[in-house]
Order: sequence, then C-alpha cells, then structure tokens
Amino acid sequence: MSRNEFACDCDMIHAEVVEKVRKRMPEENVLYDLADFFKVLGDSTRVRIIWALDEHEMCVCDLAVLLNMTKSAISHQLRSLRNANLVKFRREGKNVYYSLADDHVKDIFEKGLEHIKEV
Amino acid sequence: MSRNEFACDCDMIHAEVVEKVRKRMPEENVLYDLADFFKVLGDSTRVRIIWALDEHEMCVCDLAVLLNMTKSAISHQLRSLRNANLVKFRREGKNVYYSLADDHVKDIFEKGLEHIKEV
DNA sequence: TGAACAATTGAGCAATCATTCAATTGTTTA
DNA sequence: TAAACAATTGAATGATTGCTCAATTGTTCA
Repeated sequence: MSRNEFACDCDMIHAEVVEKVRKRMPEENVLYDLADFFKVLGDSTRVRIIWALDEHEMCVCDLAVLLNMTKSAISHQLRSLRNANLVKFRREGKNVYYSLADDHVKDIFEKGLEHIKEV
Repeated sequence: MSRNEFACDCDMIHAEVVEKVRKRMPEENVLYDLADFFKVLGDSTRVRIIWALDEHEMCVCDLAVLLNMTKSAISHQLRSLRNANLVKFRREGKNVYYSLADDHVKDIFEKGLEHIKEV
C-alpha cells in the first residue's frame, strides 16, 4: 500500500491497530453530530443559560437580567440551544419561558460540572 | 431598582426567581471553565481523535492515517487536548503515544455518544 | 385600534479558530 | 556523524461565530 494514497504525510506505523480501530469506527455522521452537540455546550453564554435553566424555568428577559446581557444576545443563543434540542419553551402571553429539554442534557451538563469542580 | 443599571434592555420580570437563582450561581470562573472544557470537545477532528484513543492508544502518525489528515493538523489538535488535560502521552523512541487522560473524560464522552445515537 | 413591551431576526463587524505550509526539534540507526 | 523520519511549532489564511444595532413580529390592554 503506497503512502501517497493518503493526505497524511507519513508511513503507516501500526497497521494492525489502525485497521482494527477503523473497522469499529461509527457511521460517518455520528462523530460529527457529537462534535456539534458539544460545540453548542462550548460557549460561556450558553453554558450559563443552561445552568440557569437547570435551576429554574426562565423567560428571555429574566436571563438577560441575570446574565447582564441584551435580550437580543440571549435570544440568539437560545436559538442555537433550540436548534440543538437542548431547551424547550412555551409562550405565555408576551413572555416565552425556556427550560431544559430533557434529563439527558441535564445529566451530561451536570457530569461536566462535577468534572470541572474537581480540577 | 432602576432598569438602567443593567446592560439588559428590559424590566426585571420575575425578580424573586432571578434573585434566588443568582444567589446559587457558581463562582465566577466555574462556568467559564466548563464552557472551555466543552469547547475542546466541540470539534469533529478532536472528537474523532478522542473516539480513536478511547479504542486504543495511538501515535500521531497512526491518527493521521486513520483520519486521513496531516501529522501537523493532528499535532495541533493534540495540543489543545493536552492543554485541556483530556489526553496523556508517553514518548517511546521516535514515536509519541497518546491515550485518554482518565475515566472522567471517558465517561462524559461516552455519555455524549449515547445521547447522539438515541437521537 | 394603537401604544407598550417581550421576543425574534438579519446584516455587519470583530474575534476566534482549524488547517496549511515551511521550518525546526528530537530520536534512531547506518 | 549524517541521513531519515516522527513530532512539534509559528505564521498566515480562510471560515466560523458571538454580539451589536436596527427593524420587525407577536401579544396584551387601555
């Protein structure tokens, strides 16, 4: 197998390991979707929103006051969270109330929080 | 409390809730560190590296072949992972072998993977 | 119906970041 | 010691992204 078949600029050092691992590789999109999922959690504004919603359901205005940011900035980030299905919402009159989508999100978030607090 | 004390452009809608949540807010840096932690996981190259290392210890070259990328690109991403303490490494001759830093990382990563596979 | 306000949206800008490219370091071995 | 190669690094570049600003939508109520 010639080395030039690959974009990689090196010989294959441990062919057996690489091939064994390659065979177990998840379907194309799984790991990309996973990265996208973590990417949504990888912003301090969104993390603080999630933390707050983990404490209590809140409207956009509440979050804006709590985090001392504009409603627009909060709303933009809520959109990312909505698109990624991390939060759900209900409208009640003029207000829209947000909360965490499900316990899965809660679990992963809280596990991450524990991890950080230990380090 | 005048509304202009805040960068936010709205009245405080649910003062009790906001104040209660504010009091429980973690120390300044905790949520920022958490966001940084998730940010490292929020890239498809780094996620694929982590997935691979979760399967087997590997050198830079192995990863480059497996993911069909240059050693340089892989090495740059390994640096992020190292800085965030998500991977550890050992040198053996010309090769440097990487593996996951600890079970904490493994846990959070695998929990995320489960989550994605269910959706 | 129109004034008031919560929320959303799109365009634009500045900052961040992943990859490439070229150069360099570290280790082995001929 | 010099050649070979694994790995790292820094600068440069193109793409992504978070926030601002201005405009708009949706809802209430006087």
